[in-house]
Amino acid sequence: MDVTPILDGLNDAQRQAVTSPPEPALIIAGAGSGKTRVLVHRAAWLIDVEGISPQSLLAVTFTNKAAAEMRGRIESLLQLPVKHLWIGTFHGLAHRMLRRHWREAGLPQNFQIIDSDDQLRLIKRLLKSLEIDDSLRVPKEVQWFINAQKDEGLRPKHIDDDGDPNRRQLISLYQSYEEICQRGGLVDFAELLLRAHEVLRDNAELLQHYRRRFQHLLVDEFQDTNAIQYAWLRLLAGDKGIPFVVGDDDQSIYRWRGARVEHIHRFQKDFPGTNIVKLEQNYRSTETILNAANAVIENNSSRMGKKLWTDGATGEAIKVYSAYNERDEADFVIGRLRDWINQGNVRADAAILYRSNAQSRVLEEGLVNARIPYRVYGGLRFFERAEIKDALAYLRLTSNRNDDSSFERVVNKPTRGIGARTVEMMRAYARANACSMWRAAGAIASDDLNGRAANAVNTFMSLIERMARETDGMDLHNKVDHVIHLSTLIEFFEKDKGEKGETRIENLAELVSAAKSFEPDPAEEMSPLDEFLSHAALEAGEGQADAWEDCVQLMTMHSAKGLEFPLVFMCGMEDGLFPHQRSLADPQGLEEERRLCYVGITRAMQSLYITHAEQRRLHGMDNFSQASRFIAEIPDDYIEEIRPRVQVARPMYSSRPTQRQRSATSSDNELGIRLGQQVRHKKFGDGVILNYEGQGAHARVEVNFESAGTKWLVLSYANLELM
DNA sequence: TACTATTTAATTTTT
DNA sequence: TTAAATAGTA
Repeated sequence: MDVTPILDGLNDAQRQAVTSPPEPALIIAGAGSGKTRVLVHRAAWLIDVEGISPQSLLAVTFTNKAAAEMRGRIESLLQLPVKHLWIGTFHGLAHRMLRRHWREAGLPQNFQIIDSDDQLRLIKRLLKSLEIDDSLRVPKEVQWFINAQKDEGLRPKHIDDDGDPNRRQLISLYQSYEEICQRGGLVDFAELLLRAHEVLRDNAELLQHYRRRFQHLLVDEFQDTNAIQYAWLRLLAGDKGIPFVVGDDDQSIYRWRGARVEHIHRFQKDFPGTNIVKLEQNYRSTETILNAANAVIENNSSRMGKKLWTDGATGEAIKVYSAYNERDEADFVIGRLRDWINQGNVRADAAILYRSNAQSRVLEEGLVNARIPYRVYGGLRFFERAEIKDALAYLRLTSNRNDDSSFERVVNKPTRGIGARTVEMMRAYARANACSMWRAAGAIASDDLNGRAANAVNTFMSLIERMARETDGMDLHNKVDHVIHLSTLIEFFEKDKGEKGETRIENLAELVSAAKSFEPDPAEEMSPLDEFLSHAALEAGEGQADAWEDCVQLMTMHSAKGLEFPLVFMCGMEDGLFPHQRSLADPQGLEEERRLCYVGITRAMQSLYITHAEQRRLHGMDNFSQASRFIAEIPDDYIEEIRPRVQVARPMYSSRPTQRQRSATSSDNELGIRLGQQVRHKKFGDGVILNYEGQGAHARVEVNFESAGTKWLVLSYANLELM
């Protein structure tokens, strides 16, 4: 066997990983170290060299994009389509299993997947029906609680209320939520994983079957697995399965949604004799950038330990710019972008990264003024748009009348005289009789409702029946088209004034063409419609349409993970923003922020700009802030400070000390007075320093006191206590 | 039922 | 500041 094509061009560590013996393996793959490459080549190695059948491989990723990329790359490496190779996201694979074994899983054959938006609506309705006051925040808390429990693999009966009545209520809500979902044949994202785990755990034969089938389990982004995903993997692996997991503990940034880096350590215990390979050679960034990243991440404890290095050039210094405020920051970024573009570079090679989405606004304004095309990542995706979800809800009802989530969504959309009162009656009936809204609607219409309301309900029900009848046997796209027309959603949106309604109608047309180009998998045991609906939920589609245009990329540091750009700006690098205020409280939170910073830095290939503003308007208030502590963690050698602007008259002391000031002790900054510094005054109480002027004995500070308002005080008399 | 005023809160996001 | 959700009004 000629193994050249598989091993060619791999470095020693990569080769060691790819050719590792058929034993559990843990690959610690630093940013830009060829992680996907190793995974792809490992699969090819197993198939081509070890002679493993593609059927015996299971490859798991977190995103559809990663799954598609992996499949494509394996196929091009092996030069043949690998049909029976299971590659997919955790959710996609769990879904596949549940479709095949819906009976064992206790689900109706035509169960539907609900996304987080559907889930939240369902919970809101549940709270309303139980007359629990929802002060807006409660539904989200309930949703968070339910998902967190499911992520941990827990059912209501497994959870202890610790004698806490609040917790007891959450558990009982979880229970009720479960009942509603079960009744309607609805499965949320976390439920997919939980059920897939349970169906294997509780069915010895099934488990046997899959264990025998999947000898090798390849896992991408292993540091992002949550408890239930890890449990599923372990169950599937059993004693004989061979997991090959790739991850980077330093890039774990999703703890808040259940991911546990600890699984990396746990893996070595659960699979004794694990082969560990570290990929530390980086093919992306300059040495300077890597050194900076290494220096920052070194401040974290409990790491596996890893140091990125490169064969490549040292590269230019990291530029740090202290802006006066967020507009100045945007101006600076845009100025540099202009230079970059004028030098003949491609706009799409430049990315502006920030911690939170709200920061994009000022940057966007600047870009619009400068006429620089840009694209903002994130936001609503195609299948998440309201009009699309409305159309899908009609489709879902034709497939499954008991889908309460869809029922409530469209029962009065377009308006057909089924108001809140009528719906409320249905809810009450449904709850009392433990039945679906559909059944409740039928019962109420014939008994309790007055003529007009009953008529409206009957019209709606026969509309759905008519949709189901008339589209029976139609091609998927004709079905979608027909249902949209019968729903009169188009007429409904035509009434929307302006461009909004137009876009909605265009999107509905787009939905039909999405259905047209959708290719159902004949191997799946479900109707093309159900498959299309599942696809819509599992793969919400692209965020923005004009992705192909050459434009500057704007995104959060989170969404930048996995991407790389020759030119990167990290904006808003201020304490409180990044690391975020809400992460500062616990050390774990701070460490995760630091990992996020590490992710940000390692996105840059050639040039990295770090900017922060001394003053930033947040929530309509001007705030003073200090440079992010992460900037100080980068050794000065790698930094070039940029301060081109004329000295601003006041503030005389910037929040970010210059290089020289930083190396000296803070005592030469008088008492350590900084803008934004919290102080306490005997009489006026707590406050924040807004301004400062003068030297020595004449020095005065302007302090904004919480209760006493803003005052100028002479430092030498005020006796301020630093907080 | 639809529109308008008021209130409230404010990371990160994929499936 | 501003976006979203609710409460109040026509």
